[in-house]
Amino acid sequence: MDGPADGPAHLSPPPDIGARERVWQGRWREAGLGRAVASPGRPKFMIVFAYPGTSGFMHIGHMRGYTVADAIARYHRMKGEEVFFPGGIHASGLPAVTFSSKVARRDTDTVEGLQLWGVEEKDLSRLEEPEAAARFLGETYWTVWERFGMVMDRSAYLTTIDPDYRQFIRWQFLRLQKRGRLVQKPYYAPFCPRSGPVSVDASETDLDRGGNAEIVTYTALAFRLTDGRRILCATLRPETVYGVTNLWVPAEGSLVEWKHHGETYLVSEAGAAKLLEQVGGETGATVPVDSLEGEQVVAPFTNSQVPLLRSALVDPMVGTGAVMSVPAHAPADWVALQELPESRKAPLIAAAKVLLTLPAQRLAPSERELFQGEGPPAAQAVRHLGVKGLSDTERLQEATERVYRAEHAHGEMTVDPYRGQSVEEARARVAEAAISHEHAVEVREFSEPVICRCGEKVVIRRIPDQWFLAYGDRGWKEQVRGHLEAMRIFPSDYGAELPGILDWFEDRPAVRQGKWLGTPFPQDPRWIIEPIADSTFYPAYYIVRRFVWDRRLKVEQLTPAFFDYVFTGEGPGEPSVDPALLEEVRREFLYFYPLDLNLGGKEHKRVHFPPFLYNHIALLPAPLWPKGIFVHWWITGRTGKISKKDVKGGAVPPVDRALASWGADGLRLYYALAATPFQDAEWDEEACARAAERAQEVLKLLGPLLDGVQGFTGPSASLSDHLGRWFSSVVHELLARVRLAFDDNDHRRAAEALYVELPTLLRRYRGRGGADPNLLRSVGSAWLRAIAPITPHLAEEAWGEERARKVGLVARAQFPGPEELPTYPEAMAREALVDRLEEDIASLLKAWKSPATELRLFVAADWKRMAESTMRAALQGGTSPDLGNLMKALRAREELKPHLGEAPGFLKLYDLRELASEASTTTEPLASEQEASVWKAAVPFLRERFGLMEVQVVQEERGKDLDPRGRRQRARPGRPALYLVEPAPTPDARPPRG
RNA sequence: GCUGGCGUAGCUAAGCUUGGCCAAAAGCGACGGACUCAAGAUCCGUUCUCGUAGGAGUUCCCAGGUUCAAAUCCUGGCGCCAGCACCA
Repeated sequence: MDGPADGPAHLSPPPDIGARERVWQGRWREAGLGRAVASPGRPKFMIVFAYPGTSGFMHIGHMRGYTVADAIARYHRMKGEEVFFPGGIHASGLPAVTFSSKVARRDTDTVEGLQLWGVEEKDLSRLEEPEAAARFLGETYWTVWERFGMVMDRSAYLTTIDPDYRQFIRWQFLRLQKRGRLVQKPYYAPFCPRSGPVSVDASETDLDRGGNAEIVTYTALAFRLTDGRRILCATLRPETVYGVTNLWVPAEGSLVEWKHHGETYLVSEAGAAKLLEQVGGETGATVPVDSLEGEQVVAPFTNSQVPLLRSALVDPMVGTGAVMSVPAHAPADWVALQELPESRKAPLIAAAKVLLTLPAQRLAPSERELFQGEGPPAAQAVRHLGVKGLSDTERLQEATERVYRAEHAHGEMTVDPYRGQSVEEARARVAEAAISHEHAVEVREFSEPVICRCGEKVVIRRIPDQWFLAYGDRGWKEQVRGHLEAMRIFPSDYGAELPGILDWFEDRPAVRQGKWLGTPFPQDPRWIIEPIADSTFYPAYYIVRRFVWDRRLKVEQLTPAFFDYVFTGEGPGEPSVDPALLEEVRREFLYFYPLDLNLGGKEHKRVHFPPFLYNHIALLPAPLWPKGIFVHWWITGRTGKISKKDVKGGAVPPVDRALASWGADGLRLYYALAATPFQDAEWDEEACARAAERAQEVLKLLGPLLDGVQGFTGPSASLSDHLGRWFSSVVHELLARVRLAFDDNDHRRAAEALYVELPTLLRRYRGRGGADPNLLRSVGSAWLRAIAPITPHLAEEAWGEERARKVGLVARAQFPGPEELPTYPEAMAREALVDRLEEDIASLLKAWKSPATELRLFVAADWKRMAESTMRAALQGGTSPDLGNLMKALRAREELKPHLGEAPGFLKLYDLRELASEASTTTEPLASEQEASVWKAAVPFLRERFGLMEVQVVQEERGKDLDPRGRRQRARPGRPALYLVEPAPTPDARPPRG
């Protein structure tokens, strides 16, 4: 299973397909196809895709979205628009750092991957440097894009770590600050006490473990001891303070004093450490827990007095090392109470107060049974799940989770002052009130331990002056929301989803102090701009980048004054730039902007696209705001996202083998046909191979059609034969559909028409004897150009090198439209009649057991045509579609008098309701001679199609002797009655076949 | 948990926005036939069940509902997938 040799020789891509494709790629490059030229007066189209991060090597799953972009760009180019399709690399952030560190430790997969790209052992050390690694990977991406036939503007290629790009980013942030879009406020960030700021993410670049940890925020409520000191109890459910029966502290060990704002609190040692990092203050004396035995504390809000008890339930490492006990709603507390001596237990159980109701009808059926029977919710859950005791951790945890979830989602408070509110609301209000009245502090904690590469435990530290992009700003948000309606968003579902996503958007940290690649923050160079934040407005920079590539602009000239002028027209511009050049840059920007389409994978729905809109809207005037977004889904592996393992394990072929086996066009066609772009498609090697075969088949069919074609379009002669008229008409109609599909970026629909339907139609035309060379040339020429966006190499290959030299590349030709082939409505109508007859005969034969030999078609009598017209007219005039009324209409016509006896039977052949609904849309029936000529012309086809020896066409009136079973009464205008003649009985011989 | 998506014949996958022409496109597979010494390819046909007359029955995850009419709309359920913030 590993080579083209397995396939059928003449349909597999030829063994040198990659080489042939590279020839055409070279021709496109030489022809400067990708280089956009600002051409005032000419329509333009600017398209970008969310540039990839530099995390590793490309696989065939990535290429789906990119080739969609290329096909869109090619289509617009062929429509005569000036297409600007740049591409770049997002080198900022951690991925390149991770990659280079893998090189540094000579990670096997990474080194093998590099070897495939021709990197030798001795050059590896160079790639241990993150920036070099990023640039190298960027070049591999560009190469892969080219190998897939993508034509982009190389002069705009950039990486986000280039010095000129950094100038652009600096300007952007200065500008955003000037416009009040940057705000400073506290933030809580992962921090290693030894190594400094670290990043907690799944790739674990900085970490030894804990990459999936999340930051959980507890509210630590303060309970007052009689001596005035306070105990901090961390909780995720502050609203349950209204049901506290007691406090729990660890069974042994000690607490420490933590002093803050003149108050003294008792917390565990680990809790104090967190508070020092996140809040400040200082620690004081150590307090052994046994010294607290028998103490009473006063709860905030309720001022009720509750005892302080020790329990093994409390883990001093979690939260603040003390918790409040709410037995009615916390299964662990309920169970802990059961394990106390009876004298203590009874009053506490009596005090357990139910704070909320759980309406059964709102609970999922599976949860309903959990909350049945006696006692508070925690007790019900403990009983139903059979929790044995505190040591039964598994069941206890399940009980806890299910109670918390149900109460959070569906609980309604029954205590004042929150009576009637949802638990969710009450929780937020209690937390807010507690903080503002100094009844509580917030404590943040990782959901699992996070260990730095250096071995130290990562903590959460408060950063008092973090910079944020003010995406929560109401006015800004409304501008973004308002602009959505003016955009084309693919798929439209995403357009509908965006307002909700914007609601959820809040201020977003824009800078970080970490060891990653990026641009230093101009306002304070100790900070580095965050990687999402540096890639929001970049499409605009591609335009400027071309001048840097051409060495007409120097990095030092890219000052804030320069960008202010180029992007906004404000200020005098940069004095060191020649005014004419400055004008030219400005003009190019105004020519190519606004951006027509930005493509990105589905993960960008909440990550890239919203900030992309926010920043454009903040930085540019409304006419330059983006016009379109296209979100695509991915090719996945069997188990989800394609991973390195899939490629290594052979589940997904590496890019080079895929290209060698199926060619870029085979893959491009596969992507287009596999599914709509708005859905994941599981990689299917067989389907891909079939798509590649289909591409070759199209080449085989297309080539001969082009014999003798000199220019891309020729005069399309008018056609006299019925078959040719039909074929021309269906191709006309198909091209119209293809055009619409491309305008909607619906490449699947376009590909089905062009690579599946059109070959079938062509075969049918030929199979019925069609061979008009002019018509075939016109069809071939249109077909050639129509397939060029999706399978560009194939189109060029069919066109050939010689014609490419003389006439030009297909990639530059005019995209075909329906007007290139004449359409003949009556030919289509005739064909539709034959189609329906074909269906009727097929369904008849289905029930026909013995082999059919002869078929008679009875063409409806002329009076039936008149009757049908009369009925239509009556129905259109408002007559109700019932037998009686229609008969009345028929009786009114003198000419029908002789046939009134047969009329009711005739009417019963119709679905009258249906006839009424179509009365206005369908055409009048043909005269019987005309209809008969249609059937006569179809006879050879019908004989062939159904293997009939003889097909006779007979007028109903003259068919009496040929119709022993009286079938001919069934004849309707346009739908002849059918009579299958039973073969003569030949008991011992099989009936002869035609 | 939140947000979004998905569940269609043996498989892949259209259709669902705008209910009816839907036993439901297309491709694959399977089966039959033509061609061939033969295989492959190609071409033609069949592919839910029943039916010697163009028909009937039962279907689009499940259960209800709306409607003259539901794959399509509504409600509920079950199952699967993705993203969830400073990370590209």
